[in-house]
Amino acid sequence: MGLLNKKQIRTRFAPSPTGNLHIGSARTALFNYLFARKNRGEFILRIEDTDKERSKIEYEEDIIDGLKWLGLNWDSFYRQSERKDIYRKYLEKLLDEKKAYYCFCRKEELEAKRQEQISRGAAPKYNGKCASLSEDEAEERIKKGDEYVIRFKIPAKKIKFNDLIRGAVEFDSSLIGDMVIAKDLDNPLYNFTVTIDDFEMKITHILRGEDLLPNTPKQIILQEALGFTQPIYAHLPLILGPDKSKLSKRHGAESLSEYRRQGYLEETLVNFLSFLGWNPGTEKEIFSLSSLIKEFSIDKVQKSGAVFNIKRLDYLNGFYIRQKPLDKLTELCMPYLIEADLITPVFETQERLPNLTGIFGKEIVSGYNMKETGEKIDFNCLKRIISIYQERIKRLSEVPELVDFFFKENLVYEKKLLFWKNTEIGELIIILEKLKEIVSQIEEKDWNSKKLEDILISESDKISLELKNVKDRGYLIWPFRAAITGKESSAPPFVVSEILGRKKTIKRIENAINLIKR
RNA sequence: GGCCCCAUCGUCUAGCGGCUUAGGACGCAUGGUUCUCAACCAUGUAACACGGGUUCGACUCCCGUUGGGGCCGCCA
Repeated sequence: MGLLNKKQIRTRFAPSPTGNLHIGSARTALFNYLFARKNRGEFILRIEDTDKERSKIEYEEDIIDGLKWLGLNWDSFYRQSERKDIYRKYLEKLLDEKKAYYCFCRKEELEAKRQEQISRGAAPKYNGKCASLSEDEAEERIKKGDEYVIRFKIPAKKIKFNDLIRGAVEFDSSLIGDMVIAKDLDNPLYNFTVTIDDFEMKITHILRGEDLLPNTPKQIILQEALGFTQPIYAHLPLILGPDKSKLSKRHGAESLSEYRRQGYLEETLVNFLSFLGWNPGTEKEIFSLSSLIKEFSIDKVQKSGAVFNIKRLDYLNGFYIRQKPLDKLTELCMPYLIEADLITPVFETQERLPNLTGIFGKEIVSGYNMKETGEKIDFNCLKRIISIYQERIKRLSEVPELVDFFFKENLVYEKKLLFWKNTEIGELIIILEKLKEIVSQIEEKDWNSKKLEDILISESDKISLELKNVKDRGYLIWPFRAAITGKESSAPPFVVSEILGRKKTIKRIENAINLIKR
């Protein structure tokens, strides 16, 4: 069709590295990525680090890590701090053309004036005092060492543009005062650099948060003054906290890396974020990044803000955890078990010949030890543990508290945990002694969950009938599970016991008996 | 306060004038399964902010009211 004569679509994600990658920014990045990929266009990452005081390299790293983690690969990368010559060129042009001027007004005075205007109910606006300064005067004052900024003259007019999401939007520029576009020739400011870069980088579509809507007329006026073409705008609805205000720190976790640390999977975040303000218009709700590229459409984007619903995030994460191949899931859980001091990795240094990269040896994890007991535990065993908890995990960070009993020597729990319903203390002792006897009769070679289940289920019926004259497996199975896990809830005891092994199972039953008798 | 944006179940949303007793998902509740928790299955709960128009007919179009939000930096 018109594919050949159509302009190459190009989007950008332009974060400022003044904080970790915000969850809302991550969604903006995702939408820009999806829109570009859907249209076979390019996706650009541009770090807006013009604010030297607030920009930090670790924030830039966090942003980059986050995007990579989500799988949002960019085609080109820019850093505004490395493009000062370009901005300077345009700044001089505006100054030469008298579209911008030096302003020597004092910051404090301006601030006082602004406050006064706001309290009076007027639009806070610079009065253009320095616009009338002659070139000579300005030069003189600069030479004298007076502090200054560079302001852009805002012509009074109606600014109209068509937002892809919101439709026709109109602003009255006479309400905007002449804006500061640079602190000096080498320190340009946001609205200016954005305008220059979006033009220089041939950005065709600007997808950004709705909070930036009021900046759009300023950038359009700048474009007009510089003779730039106007990109197409699409202002995304905001992500809201439970109180419906813009999502921020006080609502809890706000950065992508925090969610990552808590053990949310990248698939979860991609799927979840894509549905905040967008939906495919069908009843399908599970989407991978690649299926989103196929389905994404900007006209399905919502106008109103979307509340960040953590319950739904948990649900999706549980879903994706259940989908994860066991090997991969187990690997993902290891850092959490290590951090919880349940296991320690055993390193093995692989000796290698010096190579061009200068790496002489590489440490690889060859296995794990249980921290408390010092016993070795192999990856397969860890896999089995994770496998029985796979359908119970909502967040990877909760894995340690779920499985810690596998790694401990002695379990600490309250006596009363062992009692099922109306079991009397004397009965419990009989039950536990019986349990020990039954379990001890199973030989090492027959030790598996199937065998344990068969025997214990049939015995449990007998015991409850004898003791309580009812058929209730809980009288035997509950104390069994409690004794070996030390927890109110857990995976089924038979498979737990199989993994634990005969020796530890019997030991833990004995410990339970001792605890009761004490 | 000024400017701008928005408005369907608690939440994310479908709906683009009649097909709708307003659909799905999360949540919540109940039941099933079950020693427990989870998972799974079934059922239920719950919404078109309000008032005017336009129209034979409005959740859907227009206007207003109300409510919510965003922005008002020599930050981005």
